[in-house]
Amino acid sequence: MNGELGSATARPGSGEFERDVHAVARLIPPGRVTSYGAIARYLGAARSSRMVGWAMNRALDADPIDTPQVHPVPAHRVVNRLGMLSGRLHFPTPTAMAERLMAEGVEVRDDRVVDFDAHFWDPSTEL
DNA sequence: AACGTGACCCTAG
DNA sequence: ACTAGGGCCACGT
Repeated sequence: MNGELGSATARPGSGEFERDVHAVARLIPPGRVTSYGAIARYLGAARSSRMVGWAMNRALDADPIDTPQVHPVPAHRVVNRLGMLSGRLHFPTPTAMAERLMAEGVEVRDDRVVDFDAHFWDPSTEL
């Protein structure tokens, strides 16, 4: 048995960057949205926007059991720089992302945030 | 262990 | 205006 406490969970994906991404994502106010690039820039890794996407993916995959209530990572509030819901297919259903946004008052049409600029929340500016 | 693939973004032709 | 390619780095095969 891997008597080791934490080391057993020496999980490869929980790097600092990923945690920081989750932390920032949690700060996105309901009804607002931001982009992968904006988060990456805020964290000083402007060219790692792709990794932000992976971090979001991970957030959804995370075991609800492994992490009791430490989950409020609003992945639905992160879209690409054009306001398109490029990650929708990773949600339980293809429409879940749009539905969650709509529930917060963010209008979505054709998998795209309507009036993106008005809803855009830039951590570098707002934080 | 190298290779391809991604919830991206920017620059250049 | 449109297409192509580079950079980034974690993951699955």
